Amino acid sequence: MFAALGDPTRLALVAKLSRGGASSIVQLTEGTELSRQAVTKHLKILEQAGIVHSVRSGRESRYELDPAPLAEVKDYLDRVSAEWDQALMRLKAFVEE
Amino acid sequence: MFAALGDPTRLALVAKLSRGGASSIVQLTEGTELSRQAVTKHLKILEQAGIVHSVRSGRESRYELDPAPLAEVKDYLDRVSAEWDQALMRLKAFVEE
DNA sequence: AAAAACCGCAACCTTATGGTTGCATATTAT
DNA sequence: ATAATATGCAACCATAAGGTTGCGGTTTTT
Repeated sequence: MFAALGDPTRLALVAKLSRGGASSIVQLTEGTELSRQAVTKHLKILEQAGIVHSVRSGRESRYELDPAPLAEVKDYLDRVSAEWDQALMRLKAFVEE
Repeated sequence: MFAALGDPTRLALVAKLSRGGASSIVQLTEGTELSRQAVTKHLKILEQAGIVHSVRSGRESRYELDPAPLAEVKDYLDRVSAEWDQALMRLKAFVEE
């Protein structure tokens, strides 16, 4: 998940999809400096990570966002920062003891 | 940010720091299959991303978590999913029109 | 004073990653 | 029917990423 979003191009693709809704590969390639195939590869990676899925519609395949995994990431970060707070509390208690 | 957390080793380091609190490099290396230098490299990357910072204490340097950037990531994901919801709404309105 | 523990630096190696190019295939428009 | 559009597949390339090893320096410990 983090790895999938770790690439700037892929993060930009997610941002573009979040704004523009479902889009074809050529549409997603417009604006970037990359070739169509490069974008395709990134889309495959995002798809494998479950962040995005494609629907074939005639000669074009449209990709659209799948926001559920993003929520999972948020939950994970919530747990991590909660644990960190607890660790700080324990440290505080230990020092004051 | 995402790139920094995209590596499984680094994600594990963050998790360990969130539970155990500040730790030295050797402590963070224990449990992993990696060399001390490998862990050091990962810590440098996390430090550059602002996720972690080090404090030298005698002969050891202790690393501790910096949860603020994690909150930023959560905010970013919030914005992305909000935009996606709006895109869906617009699509719905367009179809029903 | 020696020995041990903890760390930093630098060179080096291997492989995944991001990217391009060329060609083939399936739809849509003229 | 033909041309144009949109994509898929595969080979190939360059570089960055992850990792190890060796060595030297500084605190602690004994």
